[in-house]
Amino acid sequence: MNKETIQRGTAKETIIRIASDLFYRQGYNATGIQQIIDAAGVSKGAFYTHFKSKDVLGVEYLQKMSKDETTHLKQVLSEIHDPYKKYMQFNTLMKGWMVSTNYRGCAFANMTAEVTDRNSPIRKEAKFHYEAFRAIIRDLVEDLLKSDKKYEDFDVQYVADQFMMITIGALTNAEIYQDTWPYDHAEKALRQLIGEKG
Amino acid sequence: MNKETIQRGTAKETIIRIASDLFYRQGYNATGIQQIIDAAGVSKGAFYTHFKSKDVLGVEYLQKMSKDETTHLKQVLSEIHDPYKKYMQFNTLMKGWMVSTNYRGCAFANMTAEVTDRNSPIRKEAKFHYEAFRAIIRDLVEDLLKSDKKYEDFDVQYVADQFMMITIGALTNAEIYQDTWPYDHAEKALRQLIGEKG
DNA sequence: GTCTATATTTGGATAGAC
DNA sequence: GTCTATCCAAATATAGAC
Repeated sequence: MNKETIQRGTAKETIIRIASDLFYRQGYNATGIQQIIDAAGVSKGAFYTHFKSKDVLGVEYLQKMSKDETTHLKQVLSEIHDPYKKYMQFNTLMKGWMVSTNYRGCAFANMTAEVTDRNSPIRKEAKFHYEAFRAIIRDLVEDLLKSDKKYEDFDVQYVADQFMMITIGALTNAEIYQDTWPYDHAEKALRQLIGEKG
Repeated sequence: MNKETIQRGTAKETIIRIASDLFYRQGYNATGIQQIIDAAGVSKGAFYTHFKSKDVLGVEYLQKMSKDETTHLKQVLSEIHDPYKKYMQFNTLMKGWMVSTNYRGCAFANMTAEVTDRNSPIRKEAKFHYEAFRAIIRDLVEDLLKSDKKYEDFDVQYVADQFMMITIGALTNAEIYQDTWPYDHAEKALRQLIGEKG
């Protein structure tokens, strides 16, 4: 049983996994290469064999976070078959994620706050994730609106975008206030969005 | 006419003003003391006479941003006397701010993304600003809800908090997408929040 | 109060042996 | 591929002259 087996993956995967944790918890600019390689147990030389620069690792970090998040969301949502339950459950999932551990807000918004060059691949990756996130929400909204005639006057993309903005608003406020009340308010807003009284 | 007269303020004020611009545009961690003093035209020694550390400047940066923003908002809103117009105008102001210049999202959320120590005075200052921002919104919502009997069943703090979350959600999405559509969506959400159809 | 000069650590990145 | 040793620039902060 060699080192790679214990760590369940290649050195490159280990670096990405360790760095992702550090980037999310400490921030991108506040995390140095030295700390990453110390935590990952590899040398500086090995690091630069796999990553041409820190920026490249930054992009791969966001790719991993996006993949993990969308995979998890899709998997959990696929187990809920009632469209209304699915619609309402999404916010509960977000709240549950916050109270679990190490919550530090939206990794993609945080990176966008740190990387100011609007042409940076890092910012493109963040935007790309938001599109994926938006698509998941759109699907779930579409399922709900098609499920009952009472929703026939609702526009799918409009409701989906409102849903997304409510979600991001809750996420950001929860991080600032270090409190879950924004998610409780978001739940009410999501009900109101589909015609129920707040 | 000495240097201070030209710069309209003391050296300390100049540093805060210059640093505020750099912190907001480039981010806090990405902006070094050297760049700040070069741009402000002062020496390193002078800098550390006025600020014990970079952290202290970071706090004063947020204090200035908060003061400027709340002062500006209160002043503009005080010129609108119709409660409904005031309610709707707020989002227009936010959108106008974005399209003006150098928009980089919420300075306080950005700092919170960079400074991860939850006990840091910087994070406390960000939270403090959100409370001030929330209070401004609460006042404006209260004025509206008291202005007409049709709002008598609405709860002021609830509507105000929803308003705030919508605003922050729009702000964050606008920065990620580099687009104003979130503000247009926010306007509809704000109408829906007070019982109008989206 | 402001300046120059400097201390010290850390940043990202590379060279060359194994 | 991985390692050690090293480069160089930039980070925050201080000392001491004027």
